[in-house]
Amino acid sequence: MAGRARPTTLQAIADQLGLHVSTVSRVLNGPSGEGGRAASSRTAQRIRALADDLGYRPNPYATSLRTRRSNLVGVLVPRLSDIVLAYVYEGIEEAAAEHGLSTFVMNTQDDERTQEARATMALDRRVDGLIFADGREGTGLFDRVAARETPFVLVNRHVGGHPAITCDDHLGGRLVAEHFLERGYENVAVIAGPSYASTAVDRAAGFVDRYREAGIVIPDDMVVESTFDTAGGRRAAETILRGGNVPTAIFAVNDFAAIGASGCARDHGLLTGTDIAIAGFNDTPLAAELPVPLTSVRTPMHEMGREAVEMLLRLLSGKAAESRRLPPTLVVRKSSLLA
Amino acid sequence: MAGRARPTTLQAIADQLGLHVSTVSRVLNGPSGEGGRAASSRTAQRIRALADDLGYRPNPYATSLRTRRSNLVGVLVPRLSDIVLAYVYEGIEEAAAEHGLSTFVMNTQDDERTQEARATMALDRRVDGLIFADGREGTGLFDRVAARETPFVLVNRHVGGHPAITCDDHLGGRLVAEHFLERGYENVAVIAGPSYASTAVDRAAGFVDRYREAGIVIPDDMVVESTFDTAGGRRAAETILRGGNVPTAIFAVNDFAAIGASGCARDHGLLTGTDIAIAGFNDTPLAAELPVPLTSVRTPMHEMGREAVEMLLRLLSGKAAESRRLPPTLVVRKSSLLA
DNA sequence: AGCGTTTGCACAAACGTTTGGGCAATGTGT
DNA sequence: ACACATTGCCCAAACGTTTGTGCAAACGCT
Repeated sequence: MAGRARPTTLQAIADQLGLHVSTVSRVLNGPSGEGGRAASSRTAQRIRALADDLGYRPNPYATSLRTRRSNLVGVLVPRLSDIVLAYVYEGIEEAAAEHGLSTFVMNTQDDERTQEARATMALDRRVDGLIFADGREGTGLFDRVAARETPFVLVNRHVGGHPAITCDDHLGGRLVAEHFLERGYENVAVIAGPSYASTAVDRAAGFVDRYREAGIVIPDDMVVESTFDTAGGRRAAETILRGGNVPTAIFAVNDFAAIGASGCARDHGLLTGTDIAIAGFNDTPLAAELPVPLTSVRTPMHEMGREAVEMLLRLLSGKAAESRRLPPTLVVRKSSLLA
Repeated sequence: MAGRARPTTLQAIADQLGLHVSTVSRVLNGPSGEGGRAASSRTAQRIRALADDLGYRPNPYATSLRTRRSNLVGVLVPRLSDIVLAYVYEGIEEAAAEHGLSTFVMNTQDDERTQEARATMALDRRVDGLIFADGREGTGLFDRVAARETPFVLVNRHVGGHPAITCDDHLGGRLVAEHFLERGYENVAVIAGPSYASTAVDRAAGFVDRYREAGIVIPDDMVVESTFDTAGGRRAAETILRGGNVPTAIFAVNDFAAIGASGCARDHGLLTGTDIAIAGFNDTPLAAELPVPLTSVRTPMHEMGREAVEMLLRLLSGKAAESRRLPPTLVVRKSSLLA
C-alpha cells in the first residue's frame, strides 16, 4: 500500500547531468574545497546544486558494504533507568555525534547472558567498536570480544587489564572516609554494593583503607554487600542496625542505597543528619533536593562518557590507548553533619 | 595494524561445499523446516553444519541494501536521564528485541532544532520506522515526516491527530482531583509543567476540570507553568506561596516538580503531609522512598513503550493503527494525607 | 611543432546479499 | 514408450556505493 518513493541515488544525479556516477561520488565526498582533480569547478557546482535540490542522502548500507565501515558504535549498559548510566550515555552520544558516529545502546540488566547476547547482536550488526558500561569481574566476555578484534573500551567500571575510563572510585571512598574522620566518626559502617562491580568494590576499599591508615579497623560485619537500588540500601541498613552496634555514620556506595538506608534509619527512630550521618556516591540530582540534603561524591559521569568515545576513536585509528581514572570530588551536605 | 579478519560470507560457504551461493542463501533463510525446494535435505544439513562451524552471520548491510529493509527503528526522546523516558525506552527495546528489531535512541533535549536534526539523522540511516517520545505541539516536524512516508508513532505525548500511545493523562489529573476533593481540600494549586507537552497540559486540565465539576473554580494564578525538573517545581511553588494565598494542597504534574515543591514548602515552614498536601505524577521509584512518601499517579511507562512498538509494527505491515490511551492509577501516600 | 604533464572525466569491479528464472535429472501416470 | 510435474540446483541481475585505472583533451614548455 505505502508506495514508498525511492530516495535519490548517485546514479539518478549522474544520469540527469549526463555524468558518470563515479564523478558524482568523488565530488560529493571530496572536501568541499575544490582542490581535487575530481571535476571542474563548474561541474562540481552543478552536481552539488542538483544533489541539494533532490535532497540526496547517501544510502548508508551501500556505503558500509563497500567501505567496511559503519560509523556505528554499540553501547551496552546495565540499565538506562539508572540515572548514572543515563548520564554516561548522554556524554557518549554527544561526543559520538561530534565525530559523526552513531551509537546504539542496549540494556543488559547486569545479567551475564543478556550481556553476551547483546554483545553478539552488536557484533552481528558490524559495529566499528563497542563501549561497555556493564563490565563485571569474572566473565570471559571481554577476552572473547578482544579475540574478535573489534575495538572496545570499558566505561564506569573496569575489569581485568582492559582499556577503561573510570572514576577514581578508590579515591572517592577515601574522600568520604577523610570527611568522616574529621568529624570524629569512629564507629562506621559501609553499604558496599555488589561484589561484581568495580565501582562498588573500589569505593568500599578506599573508605576502609583510609580508616585503617587512621588506625581504625572497620569490623567485617559493618561492611555489607547490597544491590545498587533503594531496596538494597534498605536491606543492608537493616542488617547493620539489627547488629546491636548502631554506627555513628554510614557510607553507602551509591545515592540510591543511601536513600534506602536513610529510610530504614528513620524506621529505627534515627533521623539522618541528626542521629546518624549518611553519605552516598555519584551526587545524583536528587541528592541536593532531599529534605535532608545528602552528602555525596560527585563523579564526572558525562565526562566519562565523552572520554570513552575519545578513547575508542584512538583505538579505531590504530593507536594505543591508556586507561584513565577521572577524579571525583566530595560534596558535603547536611546528611553527614551531626551536631 | 589490526589485520581484522574478514567474517565468513555466503560465498565462502558455497565455495567450500561446491555449491552456488544462492542455494546456500535459500537454505539458510528458508524456515528450518525443510519444506522448500531449495535443496535436498542432505545438502541443507551440510550447509547448516558448515555455517554453524564457521560462525556465519549475515552481513546486515548487504541484506538491507538488497531488501530495502533495515529492521531498525529510531527512537527520539527528550532525555534518557529522565527516568520516565528511560522506562518507556526499556519497554520499547524489550518489545523490539522480541520482534527482531534493533532500536537506536537519540536524545533531543526537548529542543526543536536538535529534534529536527536527529530525525533526519534517523531517516538518513534508513530506519524502517520511528518512535517519537518528544512530541511537541506546534512544530511541523511530524507532518513533514509523514510526508516522507516513513511510518512513525508517538509515545508518551500526543500531538495533532498522529497515531500515539499515551497515558490517559486527563484521567490521571481527575483522579488526583477526586482524591483531594474527598479529603476536603478546596484551596488548591497546580504546578502545570510546560505548555508544549501534552502530558502536562492534559494532567492539569483533568485536574481543573474535575474541580470545576465539583463547583470549584481554581483561579488562574493558582495554576503556574513550570519545567519538569525539581528546580522548576521549586520555582513554581515559590510563585504560588509568595502569592499570599497559601493553598491547602498542590498538584504537580510530575514527581520531580513535586519534590522541588516540597522542598520549597519546607523553606516556607510548611511540612509536606502535615501542613500542606502534595501529589505528583508518574510514581517514580523514589516517590515511595521519600522521607514523606509521595502520593502519585502511576503510569504504565514500560507498557507504553511496548505498545508503541506493537503499533509501529502494525503500521509497518500496512495496517491502520489507532491511538490508545492507557489507564493510570492513583497511589495514595502520606504526602497528601493531612490530619 | 613536439613533448610531457595535468585536468576532467568514464569504465568497471567489488562489497555480500536476495530472488526471478532456467534447466537438467528424476519421478509419476498412461 | 510418451508427456508431464517435481526436485535440486545454478545463473545472473540487482541493491547503491567507492575506488583503482585508463584515456582523451587541454595546457605548459622549449
